[in-house]
Amino acid sequence: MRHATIIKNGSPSFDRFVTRLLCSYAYLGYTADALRLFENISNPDTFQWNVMIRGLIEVGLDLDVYIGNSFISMYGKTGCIDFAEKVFDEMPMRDSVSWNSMIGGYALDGDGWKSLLCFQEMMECGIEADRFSVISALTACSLVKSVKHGMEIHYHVIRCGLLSDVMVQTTLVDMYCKCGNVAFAEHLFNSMFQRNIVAWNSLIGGYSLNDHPHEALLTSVEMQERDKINPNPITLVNLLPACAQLRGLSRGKLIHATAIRRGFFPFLVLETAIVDMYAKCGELRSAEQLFEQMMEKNLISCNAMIAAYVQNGQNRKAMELFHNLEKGSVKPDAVTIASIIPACAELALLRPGRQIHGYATKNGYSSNTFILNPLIYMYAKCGDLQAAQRIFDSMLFRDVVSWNTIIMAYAIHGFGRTSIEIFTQMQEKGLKPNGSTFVSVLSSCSIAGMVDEGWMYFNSMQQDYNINPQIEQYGCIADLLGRTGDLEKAESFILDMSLVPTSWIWESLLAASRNARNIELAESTAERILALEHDNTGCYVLLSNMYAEAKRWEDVDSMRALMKKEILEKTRGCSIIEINSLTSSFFNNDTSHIETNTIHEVLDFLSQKIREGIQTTPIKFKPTDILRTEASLPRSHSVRLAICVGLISTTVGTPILV
DNA sequence: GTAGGGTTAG
Repeated sequence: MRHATIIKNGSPSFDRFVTRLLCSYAYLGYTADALRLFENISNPDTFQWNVMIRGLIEVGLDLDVYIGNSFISMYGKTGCIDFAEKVFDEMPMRDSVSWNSMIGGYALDGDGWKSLLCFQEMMECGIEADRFSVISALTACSLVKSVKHGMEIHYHVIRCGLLSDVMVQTTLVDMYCKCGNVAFAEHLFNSMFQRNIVAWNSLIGGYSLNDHPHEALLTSVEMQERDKINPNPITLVNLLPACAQLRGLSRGKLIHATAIRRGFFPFLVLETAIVDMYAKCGELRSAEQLFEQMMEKNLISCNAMIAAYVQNGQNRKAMELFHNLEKGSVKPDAVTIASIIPACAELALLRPGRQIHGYATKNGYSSNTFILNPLIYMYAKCGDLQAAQRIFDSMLFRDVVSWNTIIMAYAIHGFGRTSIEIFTQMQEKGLKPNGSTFVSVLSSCSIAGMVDEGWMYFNSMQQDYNINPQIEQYGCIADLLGRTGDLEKAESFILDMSLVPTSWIWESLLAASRNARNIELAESTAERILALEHDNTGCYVLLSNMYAEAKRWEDVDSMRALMKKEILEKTRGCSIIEINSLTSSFFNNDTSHIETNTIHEVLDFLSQKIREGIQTTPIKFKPTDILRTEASLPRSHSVRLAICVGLISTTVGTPILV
């Protein structure tokens, strides 16, 4: 009766339940029940068939070593390592095939340590490791990145005369590459008597993996010229990261073209790798186009596309794809989560960010450093510095990125001195700062107005840590000089840099000249920016505001006319606040909120109070100027509106996060 | 004849 009910309701969760029930019957020896249930399943899948076969054999006869090995192999390949283990444990007789199937099964399952343990156990049982065992065990070394174990096996290979085997050699080359020892891999590769495409691919992949993109590309040419071997799809997959590392879009496009010309499509792995390459070369449109054309997609390719959007600043599109994934039957994994959290951070979506945090915790992902690092950033960026700090404190393993992020978190919130204290702690713990660390540190100095310290760290970065300043670190110093009002020094610093100034770096000088109300410098800097980016709306808006402050109304009008002529849409700022799990967003002068009247009453009241407070400080303009200035500025800035709605909706003392 | 292996995307 119960069976009948279950089978009528054939939903996916019921199907899983049926399978589980079937396993229970079969393995507990209730063969008759298992058979009855099995007969009622209209279209048994492979797994269900296997459960039956296994169950019947278990009760029927002692395992023949051939049949047992077949089962181990099959379960290992289908990802049912527990079943493989069970068969292995219960076998009355085991031979080297049984052991090798287990060693290979664990490796296939991604459990390198279990694989190595099994390898060791086999040898302790007095069974000689042959080429099969060695190849699987070396794969396991690659998985756990243990060159130490790899070398031990290498010695064994030499002792047992297995080194002449091409597959063993290839696996050794691959192992040394995966463990980061390219020099050993190269040496071994060069000593190989004959090389096939797999060996070449291993070495090319090794170069890409270890950030030697030029060597990867050169090796692929050498393969074609020296051994007359044409690249196969896997060669291309291994070459694509090299193009991405070099930001070599033209090389990447060439590989894409090669793949089309040689008829390698459709091939999911290759297509995903090309999507990733385009994204990393900043060619988002090509990535998107290929992704949309793909015949087949899976979680990995979707993750690649989500990361592509995030890397290229299209955070909304990333969120959209993420939600589509969730709506479908695909379950996001740790990589998805790690990719989507920065999108929440940039969009300041605290609530979705928290939900994703919850999801990560529920699925056991939230002890991973690569999940926790973006979470720190997300909470900091969304205004919840305490949550960011809590996550940092709770981490069992903090890497350089964790430290960089928490330093930046305090910098974002204006606590420059705290950031510097944390940086000192980081150095005391013996962690080696990288280029990004100094971006955080120098930003902190800038925020806290610590000019001398800023210079000190800028020099220390080069002298003590051998890090050449990149545009980001130069930008921090330019920003530092600008913020402290030393505009001349800032300008000459930018002009004297060893790199060509970008519009981004000029923007910091523009912001500084605005703060210093230096219109001349602002004009010349804006010209420089517009020469690099003719559609930079920020420049027009900022200049127009500066003219307004200086009462130069004709210039304000001509700026606006210029903007209209260029058909530039002013980027609208938006402030978001969350109250009782409901999100409200505000633009400047926004009156769309349901409580808009109350909000404006509070705003007027507060503005009055603020003005009273300002009365004591000297006023730069005459009262009539103030009126015009205020008229030209947002009457009700989005941040103020959001704060007001926060004030009316929460009890006294509740922190308001905008 | 029946069972085991190397390169491959986020």
